[in-house]
Amino acid sequence: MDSPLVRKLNGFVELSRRDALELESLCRPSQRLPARTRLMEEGERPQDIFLLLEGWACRLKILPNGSRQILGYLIPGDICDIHAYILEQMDHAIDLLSVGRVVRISPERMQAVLNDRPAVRRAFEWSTLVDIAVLRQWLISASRRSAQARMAHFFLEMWLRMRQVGLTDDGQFAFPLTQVHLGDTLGLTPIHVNRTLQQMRAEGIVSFARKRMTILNPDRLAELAQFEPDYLHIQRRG
Amino acid sequence: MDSPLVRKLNGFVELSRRDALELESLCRPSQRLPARTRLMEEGERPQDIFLLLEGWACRLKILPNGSRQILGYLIPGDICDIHAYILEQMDHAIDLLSVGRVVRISPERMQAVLNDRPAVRRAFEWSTLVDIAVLRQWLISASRRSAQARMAHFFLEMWLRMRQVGLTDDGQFAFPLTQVHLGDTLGLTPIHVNRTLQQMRAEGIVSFARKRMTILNPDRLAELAQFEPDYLHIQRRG
DNA sequence: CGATAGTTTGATATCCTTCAAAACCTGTGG
DNA sequence: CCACAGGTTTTGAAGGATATCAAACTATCG
Repeated sequence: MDSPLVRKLNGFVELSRRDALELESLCRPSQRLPARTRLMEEGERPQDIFLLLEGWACRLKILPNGSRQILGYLIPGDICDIHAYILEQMDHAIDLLSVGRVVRISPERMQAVLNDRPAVRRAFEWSTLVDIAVLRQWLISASRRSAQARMAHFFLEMWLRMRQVGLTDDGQFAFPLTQVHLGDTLGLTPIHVNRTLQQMRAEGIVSFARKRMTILNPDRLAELAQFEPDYLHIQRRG
Repeated sequence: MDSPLVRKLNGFVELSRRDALELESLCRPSQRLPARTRLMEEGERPQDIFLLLEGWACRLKILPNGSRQILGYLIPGDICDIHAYILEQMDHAIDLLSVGRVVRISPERMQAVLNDRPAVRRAFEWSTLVDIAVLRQWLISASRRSAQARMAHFFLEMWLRMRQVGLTDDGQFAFPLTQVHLGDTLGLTPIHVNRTLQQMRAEGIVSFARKRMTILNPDRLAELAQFEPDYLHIQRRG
């Protein structure tokens, strides 16, 4: 039974048994944390590297005018900036959305693993590039796509990412966001989120309730979103 | 006379004479290219690492519906993804906007320098983090800021970045964009760009003509943009 | 079982887009 | 040096997507 970290990185680069073992050892000792835990404070100096093993977290920033922007989500297997400790301060916060399990890894420990295991280093570099590609897609969404398309794009992204780490059951997966969160990630008011969601439900494209998302019509969703899955750079192997 | 690369990285990390020399050597042999040269094609496998020494370039993507999104700008001293060669294909293109001067660096050569010079490695990692922070700010702009604020934020960003590499003359600097480019970077129609610019000109905040930008009232601009310059992580040194 | 967070509805306002066309540059060839 | 072509900027009018404001309704959790 692989950890989500191994699953994720293995989706990028072929890992040996040794690589996988080394990665598993990075996942201990883990710590269980309640929902809404702030993992990282804006302005704080990042010390350790956080690795998320269970639950969802989000990067978020409160703007001077009081509005909130969510800048990305972390799901199991995701790491909160492998190089963050280089900078003197975080320019955004990171919050757990649901109960979660987390490991803290010291930069030295991480460095040792990267030096020992070239494939692991490669996989992490790959993963960083994908994070950036995701951010670019979010920018495109915010700047060029309609509310429906944005939302569709986001749902598909999270579906594929959850699938990569083995956390989907067909079209279904845990999705611990409120409509307010959705608004803050897509740059829409919760009111408009609600109306857009209703349309999608009415057309039988997705259903989303009680913190679970079900993708009912992936093709229609991809069409709405103009979705080009290549940006996630997930390798289909075997 | 330092190259823009040394200037930029020196704004992040204190570099030794040896570090600087090594970086200067990366800047040769350079190649002069005409405006509108495509430096990198979408879908292409990235081979060498591009370093821009003169002129501006932009990352751009054409969406399935035909609209164009500019995803970022490269100015002298900027590098086009130090790790891009890891992926099999670019998910966006890179175009020169003006005449430019460019160096191509092989991944092996770059690797050698990074291994030899820890401070240089650190500076490049820092630089990558700043690129990501810039992208996050673009996302915030597109998703939460008004047309005026977006534009103001962008102008300030480019001003500070140009200043970091010594290419400003007070509030003035080269700015080789058309209003159409501005629209494609800010997610606005050129018509609205034009009207927003007129307001700013009328209020005496900026003036922009003949490929030169002049920041007339930086304080007002920062206020409009809700600008927090820390995200650029430029160190003010003695 | 009550309090609080989250969802839904309705009415109105606004920012930005779209469409259409004129005016203005900038550079190129005759 | 002028004329012309293409790209760029500017203007006007009208429409649409999303925001704002206000309030009811409904889950969820201690």
